[in-house]
Amino acid sequence: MQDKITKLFKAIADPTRRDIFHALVIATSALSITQISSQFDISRQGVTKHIKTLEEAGLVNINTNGRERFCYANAKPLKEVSKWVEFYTQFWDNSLQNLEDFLNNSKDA
Amino acid sequence: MQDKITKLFKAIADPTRRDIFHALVIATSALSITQISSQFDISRQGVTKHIKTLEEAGLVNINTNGRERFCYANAKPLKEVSKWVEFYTQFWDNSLQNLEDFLNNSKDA
DNA sequence: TTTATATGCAACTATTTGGTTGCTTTTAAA
DNA sequence: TTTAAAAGCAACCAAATAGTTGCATATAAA
Repeated sequence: MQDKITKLFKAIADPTRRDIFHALVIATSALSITQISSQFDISRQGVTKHIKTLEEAGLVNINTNGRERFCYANAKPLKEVSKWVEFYTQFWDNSLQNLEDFLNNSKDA
Repeated sequence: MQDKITKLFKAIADPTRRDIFHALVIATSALSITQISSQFDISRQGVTKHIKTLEEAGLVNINTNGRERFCYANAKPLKEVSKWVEFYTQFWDNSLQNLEDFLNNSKDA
């Protein structure tokens, strides 16, 4: 399909998926698919699909117990996102902003 | 369409767009659409579309000069991504991992 | 002023995405 | 052992996405 980091970025790009992930993170125990579904307006199958995407991104792990599948969040892969962003933090306030200023000034001149 | 943060996440979810953004960040000057296109295998129109997405996410600003549109990166909006990730860093090594261990242990018992 | 360059706009296409419903299978509970 | 619950699988659908091509327009250069 696509590389790991893109899977990860795509997983967190969907707002519903971010909400599901968040619900799992703050949950005091692992939640079954049905339990997760009860918290959202979409169907159980819809949740299943999102869970699969999150699982493939490494953000959710599943522990099967009988007929139930207990899902719990794993935030570790977000380190990759953090690392990606970190590279660009050095550009938050410096040269590129200066370039912007430079161009704006040359317009006025 | 969708909320600001989702636009931002979606903007960086596409690998080509991340590449374009990166190229703009490390460029020593603003680049025209044509200049950007020359660095990528997709058509100029394809680049234009990506630039528009990046612009709407606030990651690219454009300075029009005559018939040319000079694009430059603005990394600042990534602060929002950083903030989003930061909340979950507290879960990188603690309780959720413990839950995983707990469940694995109860399987063995 | 003619010509060439930079870009925009619009239509089209294939694939992916986010969602649905229906049915089956597995497992637990009456 | 019958019944109910949890989930998977598959097909389907509409909308969004990532890309294309063709043509028009604006601007700079000969």
